[in-house]
Amino acid sequence: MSEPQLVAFLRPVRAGNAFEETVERLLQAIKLGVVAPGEKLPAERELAAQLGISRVTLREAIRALQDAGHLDVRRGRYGGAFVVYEQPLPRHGDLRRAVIEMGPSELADALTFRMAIECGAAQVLAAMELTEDQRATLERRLADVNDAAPADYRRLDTAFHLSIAELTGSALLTAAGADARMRVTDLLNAIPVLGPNIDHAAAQHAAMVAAILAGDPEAARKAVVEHLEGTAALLRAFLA
Amino acid sequence: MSEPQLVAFLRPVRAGNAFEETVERLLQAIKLGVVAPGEKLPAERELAAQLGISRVTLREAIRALQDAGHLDVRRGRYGGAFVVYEQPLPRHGDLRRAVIEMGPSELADALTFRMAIECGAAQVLAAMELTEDQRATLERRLADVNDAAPADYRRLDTAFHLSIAELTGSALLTAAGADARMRVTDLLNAIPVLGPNIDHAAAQHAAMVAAILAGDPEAARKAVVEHLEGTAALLRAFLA
DNA sequence: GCCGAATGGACTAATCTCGAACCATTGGAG
DNA sequence: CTCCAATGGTTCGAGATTAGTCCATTCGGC
Repeated sequence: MSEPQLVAFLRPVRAGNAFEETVERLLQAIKLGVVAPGEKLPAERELAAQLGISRVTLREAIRALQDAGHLDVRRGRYGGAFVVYEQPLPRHGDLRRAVIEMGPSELADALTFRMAIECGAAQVLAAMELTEDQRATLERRLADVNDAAPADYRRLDTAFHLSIAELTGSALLTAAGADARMRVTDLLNAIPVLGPNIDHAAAQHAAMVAAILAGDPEAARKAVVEHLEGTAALLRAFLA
Repeated sequence: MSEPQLVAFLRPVRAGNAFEETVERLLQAIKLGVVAPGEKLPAERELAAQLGISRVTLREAIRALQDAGHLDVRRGRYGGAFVVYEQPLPRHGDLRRAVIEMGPSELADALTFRMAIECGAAQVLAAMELTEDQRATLERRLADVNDAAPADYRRLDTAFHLSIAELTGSALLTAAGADARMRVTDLLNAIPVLGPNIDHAAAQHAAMVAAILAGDPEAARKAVVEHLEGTAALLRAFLA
């Protein structure tokens, strides 16, 4: 028996160069609406510290996003890097293009990863004893999605999903959840936000929350699987 | 409502400097027995490529491990960096020391993360249609752990757990599983490998495999939770 | 109207990291 | 015995990245 698992430990130590990684991170934060249009990123000095990079490198990344038209940088007090991103309406063919661009193996990987992370997080949370605050936060996020205007839907949907990992209190799990979400951003953004889809999602979201609040990990798992399988199946259809 | 999830996206882009990260990775590969004592690491040029770093940086890391006595580097054909690590027998107090050194918050984080990843992976795998090869691999790894000599136990236990993530076919999930395992290595290594513990673990491992092969995600989840909770409870006891 | 605080903008020297080329050692094949 | 291939050992210049410092702009408060 050889050691096929060597690769899992001797895998790349760093994702690439700091500049490109930073551009990608900020772009995801913008696309996902973590920093909403019109809002600004944290101040450069603070943001550089959070990202663990130098201010010089951060500024290069900001400059790139500025050139690409995603940021409007203003000097002076109350200045900053303001998000000007406008979520383009998905057009016919976008989804197919996004799927093809990603590649079949990478897509399957991302979907499997997301399923595992979100299932795991939901179950862990369902198995925990939750404080009143935690329960309120979860319900609040659910309500936010349900009340969302179409333009805010993706952002609040992201916030809801992430809350589950976040409420477990594990920074590692939260980071993994954010990572999983980032890997399917472009695909989700290419799916039109339609009424029937939203209704389905709302019911599934509600089932997830109910299971978690009831402390029922099995029901939580089923709800997550059902919710994510819909999206996954849709995307996988483009791989045939 | 502010954006508490900002931190999940604007988190550090890189873990630290390449040299230290590499040392840590190689050390984990050695401690976990991914490269068994007496075996050698891949050739420098190949390994550097796998780790995504330059040969110079890799050599610095190897040198550090050589100085620390974990590697024996030999030149010439059939030379290489040979592992000389010998797993020290856990002594009384090691565990307490390891737990205290890690810190309560980080420990809870690591345990939660591991639970979520392994639960998620097991369920995903249980929900998949497995080939005959995959089923055989899983059973083989289970048998390997059960037949393990005490000195090989941790290594084969690691291999078994990782196989579950690996068999899902998701590189991301496999990497996450390896990461989760690495974060509890020092803790697990501080726990003596005792007969009764091994018997418990063997039964739990068997239950996990049975559930996966039966295509029963719920049973898989329960089996994983039961298995990991034992360890987690033991470690958490040191936090009181 | 001036000042101070908060912000982006620019520069520098030091360090890290890389790719590539070349050297040194070893052991097997012929 | 000689040669060759596989391996570690060494060096160098280029580019990436950093920490630190100081400058420029803006706006609110005095």
